[in-house]
Amino acid sequence: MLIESVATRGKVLKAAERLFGQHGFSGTSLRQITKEAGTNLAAVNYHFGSKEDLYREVLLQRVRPLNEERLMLLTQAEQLAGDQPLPLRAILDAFIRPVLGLATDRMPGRLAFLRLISRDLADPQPFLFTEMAREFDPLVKRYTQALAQTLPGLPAVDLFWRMQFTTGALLYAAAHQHDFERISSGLWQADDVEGCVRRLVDYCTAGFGAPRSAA
Amino acid sequence: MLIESVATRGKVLKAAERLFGQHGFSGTSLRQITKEAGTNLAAVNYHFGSKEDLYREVLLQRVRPLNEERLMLLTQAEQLAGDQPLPLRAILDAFIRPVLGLATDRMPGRLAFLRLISRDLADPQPFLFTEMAREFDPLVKRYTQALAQTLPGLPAVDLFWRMQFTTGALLYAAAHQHDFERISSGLWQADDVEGCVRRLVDYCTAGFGAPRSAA
DNA sequence: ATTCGTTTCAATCAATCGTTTTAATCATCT
DNA sequence: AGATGATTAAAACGATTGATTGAAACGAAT
Repeated sequence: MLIESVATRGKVLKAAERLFGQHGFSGTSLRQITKEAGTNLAAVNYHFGSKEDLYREVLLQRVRPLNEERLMLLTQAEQLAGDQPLPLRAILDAFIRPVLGLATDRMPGRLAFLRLISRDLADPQPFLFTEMAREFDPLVKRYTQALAQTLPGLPAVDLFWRMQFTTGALLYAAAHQHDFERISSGLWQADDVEGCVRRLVDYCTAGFGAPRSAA
Repeated sequence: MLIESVATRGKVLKAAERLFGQHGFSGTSLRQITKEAGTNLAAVNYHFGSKEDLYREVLLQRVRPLNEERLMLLTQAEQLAGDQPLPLRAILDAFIRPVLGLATDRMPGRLAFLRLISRDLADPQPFLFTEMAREFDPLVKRYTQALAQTLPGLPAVDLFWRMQFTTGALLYAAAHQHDFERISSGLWQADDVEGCVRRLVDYCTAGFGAPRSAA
């Protein structure tokens, strides 16, 4: 049939995103997921094939549009700059904003996804590793190129490391945004996403522009 | 008896550290651990009580001396500075070096631990959360205080966020050090720990000292 | 040599896991 | 209404999980 029931499939995806994000791949059972989704256990294998396929679907469904947006913002910034080199801050803003911006939407599932993607990078599932690497490859290539043009004096190895540091800071901030509201003793509120983006961009821009100290 | 067999207990700890680091808490079975350790399944419950107790032991055994060293280095730096405020770079070096320095020792178990601690912060086991928080509390307090003295103009909320960014960059770098050797296309070698420390300290020092941009 | 507490081992427990099977239910079209 | 294919539901599969048991093996002291 052309018409396929998108209802239960969506409910399973939503529950899976939340539970995978909270307890990880092996820490979440299909029975938990289908129970929370209000469907039958067999729905997972019917709609997705297997537990691994469900996990893959949950991740890629979010990662693909997210990275597309990050590439699109970089392209926009390049067009805006014309033939001049991009300002460092503009590059990092395009890199960071879409990730943290996920939290602006009030949809709770997206917050679960931030935990999930952070967890999966700290704990890559082997069956998904190559697929995820392929998904992130164009992003890394384009941003590396843009940063190298803006920072022509920076050795390649330092550029490499600073991208890793930025990624780490970004993922950690994204995954723990909500815990921070609780442990910052009232200093910060979770709905201030713009403040979070600005602070991280400030930090990373300075970090990327740091002088290279003597060895 | 005063004499207790430390042999099997140690072998179990070592295998558990490696496997928990690679596959996580729920992704690792006691049978995998005891098989790799070359002992019997019942050894875990005999020596540690339960799977959760084993996990707790693996983590705390490493975290405690690690954080003690980080506090000790901060104290040393303070004594060296006398009554003058600490240089920002000295604070961050003391914060970062012991963590990345774990990789200098060629013991493979320590590399497994870096993955493990990074994973546990991305995926805190509920039964261990309060204990881990208590373990990190004095560290956070002392370093927050030192940083506030060195950066008197920085608002508390910005100081808070920059500590989180630094933590994220540090953990990500520590956990992926060895993958980086493979994906950096020859730019970096895993035994260059000093280069890694220097680069991260450069980056974070500049990040902490960044001007606060307009909102 | 014998006793005693410590440690190891194989065997087994109930519970839960992902997956599959089979039947019932639903929506849609002739 | 009846037929057809898509979807849901209940039940069961074998495998694996953490934990426990009781007996065997060990080392040290008498």
